[in-house]
Amino acid sequence: MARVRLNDIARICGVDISTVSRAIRGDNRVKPATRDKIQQIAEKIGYLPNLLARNLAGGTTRTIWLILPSLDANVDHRFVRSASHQANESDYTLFVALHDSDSFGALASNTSEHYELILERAVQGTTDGVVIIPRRGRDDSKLLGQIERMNLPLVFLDNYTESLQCPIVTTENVDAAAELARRAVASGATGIVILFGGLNPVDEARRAGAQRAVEEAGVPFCFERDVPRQLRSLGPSVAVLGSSQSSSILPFLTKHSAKLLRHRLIFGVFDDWIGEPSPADKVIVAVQDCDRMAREAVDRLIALIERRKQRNRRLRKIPVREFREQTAMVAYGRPVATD
Amino acid sequence: MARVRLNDIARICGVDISTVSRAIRGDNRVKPATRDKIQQIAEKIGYLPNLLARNLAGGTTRTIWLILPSLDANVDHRFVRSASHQANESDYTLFVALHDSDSFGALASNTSEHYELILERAVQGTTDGVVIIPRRGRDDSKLLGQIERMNLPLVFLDNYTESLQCPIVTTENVDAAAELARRAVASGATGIVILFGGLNPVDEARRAGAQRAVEEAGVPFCFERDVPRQLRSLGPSVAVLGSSQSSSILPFLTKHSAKLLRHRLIFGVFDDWIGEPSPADKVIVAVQDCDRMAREAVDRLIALIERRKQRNRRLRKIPVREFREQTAMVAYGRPVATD
DNA sequence: TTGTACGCGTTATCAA
DNA sequence: TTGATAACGCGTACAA
Repeated sequence: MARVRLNDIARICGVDISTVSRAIRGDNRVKPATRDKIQQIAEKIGYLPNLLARNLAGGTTRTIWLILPSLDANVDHRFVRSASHQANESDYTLFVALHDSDSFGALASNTSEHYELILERAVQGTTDGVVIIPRRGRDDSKLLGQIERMNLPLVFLDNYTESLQCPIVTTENVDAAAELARRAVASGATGIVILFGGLNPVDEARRAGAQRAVEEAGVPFCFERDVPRQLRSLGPSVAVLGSSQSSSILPFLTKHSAKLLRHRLIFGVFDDWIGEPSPADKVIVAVQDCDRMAREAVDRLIALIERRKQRNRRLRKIPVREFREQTAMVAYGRPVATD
Repeated sequence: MARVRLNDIARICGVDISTVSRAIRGDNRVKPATRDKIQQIAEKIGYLPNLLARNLAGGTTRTIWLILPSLDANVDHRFVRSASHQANESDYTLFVALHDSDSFGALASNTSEHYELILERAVQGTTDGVVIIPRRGRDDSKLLGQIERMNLPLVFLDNYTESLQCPIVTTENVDAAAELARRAVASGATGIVILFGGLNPVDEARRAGAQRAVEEAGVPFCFERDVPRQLRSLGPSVAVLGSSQSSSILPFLTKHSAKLLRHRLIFGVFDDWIGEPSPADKVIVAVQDCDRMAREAVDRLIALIERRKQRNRRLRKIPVREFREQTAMVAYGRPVATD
């Protein structure tokens, strides 16, 4: 009733265990007749290899981990899907681990320091390499530095930390945010509120891009902290540019709703917008090319694992996939500021 | 630059590798002085145990898997959270694997037969046991039977397959559905549409419970297939009882909206209702006790793994945690059928 | 084409 | 309290 091992098959077939090992894995250095017989027997008595033993002996798990904060957003699903697909292409299996303390993990635990647990486990021989989407707004260099020191191949996806030397795959954020700003102006914005900036390198790049474009267009703008004082100077039609609907636009909206609703509004965000543009007339969305990003990240990781030479630069920027514009279906009869 | 092994520490400390092994794990059969010294060195040179080797030698991974279709619904998150917590209580780590082909997996793959892959991997020595929430409406007995034959401890959670002998933790569905029906009648329903039934044991239990309660109340009712003919006989106020908002109520609604909207509506569902009751006046929700279910399932699994005697019955039914009733905030001026 | 023998990193069983 | 040695199940040079 115990599990079937190579040994059992070897005894039944009257061959050596190493022959069985080869036959099972389809190694061609074994006579077709013996191979067939062995495979048949193996199938019949329900042999399944012990992955632990196989990986320990082979020194590789053919497994990579994708570690990300959560699966809340649609982009997360896209990252996961494409990464997993790409891993399979190279005959690797992708595991997903979530590290958001508000959420739970594939390696779940209710301690607040869940992230450490996952990373620790990752370097304990359970995986060959790691693709990480780091936490926004927190500096993980210490933790991740340890991974690097343990020689566990590591690639950043989307967001990243400056101090490490591992490859980074991210969006061409400067250009994307600039285009977002330009489109807002083209849609009639008389002033811009830039919510980007400060959180992390990605957010900072977006701020730079948006600011440059706005300055070039000669349109008045301000950052969030200046809104109470400078909102009036932005004119009747205000575009609000932020990284995401849920984490930047909506909080901003609830905080400043009283003043904002006297203006015509345009929102500019990354990734996606759920539901109607309301209270804006229009939403402009910069859709990141998650599929391509994930594929590239996985490819780089596997190259690292297999010690293939990487001819590309460390920082790889993928252009945004497309810009979507959505106009309100329902016209809301709101007064427009005329000051 | 290679990874530190027990061997390295042994050489440095001038003791045997087995002593190091004991010291690292806090075994008390080692002199405190030696233990401290060893642990100090280990810490210093960054030793981390190789989990593969440890598990192979120990014959256990202290790991269990929770395999479920997806994380779409809120209940899924609750299951995961509580299961993970309970696993940690017993010093196990919980891994989550998703097997819905429309979704992706923790063990991700884009083949349609993802589920097999996950289950296959599970029996390959990577985990000590499995809690499974099976797919609705599909018979997995063949696949899962194989798991049972491989002697991998297995517990069903929520939904289940009759043919296997493993423990099942589910909701007291008969009673819950009956109470749902009773509350619908108490809320003024003159007739009931029962959407439960046919999909799986859970759904079937709910059908039985709802039907019994409705018959006892002497209120006319019908199943989905009879709606076109019998809707009129249900009177002006119709309660629609189904397992979930997204997978039973909404499809039903879109299919029969023309006729339905001439009635006053009440919805009865399990788990949760998102948004307004509209187009119903009222929604009654039977909230399953996911936390308790998950905890109990994990406990049973661990007992199975550790071969503790199970004194409980095979089928464990947890009562619903609570019933919520939500009335429409906005009164929709819809005509009510009077025939 | 097949078998021998060793290694993977750790735990566990004996003796000492 | 320690150390030698055998597992754990499999992969793989090397030899035959």
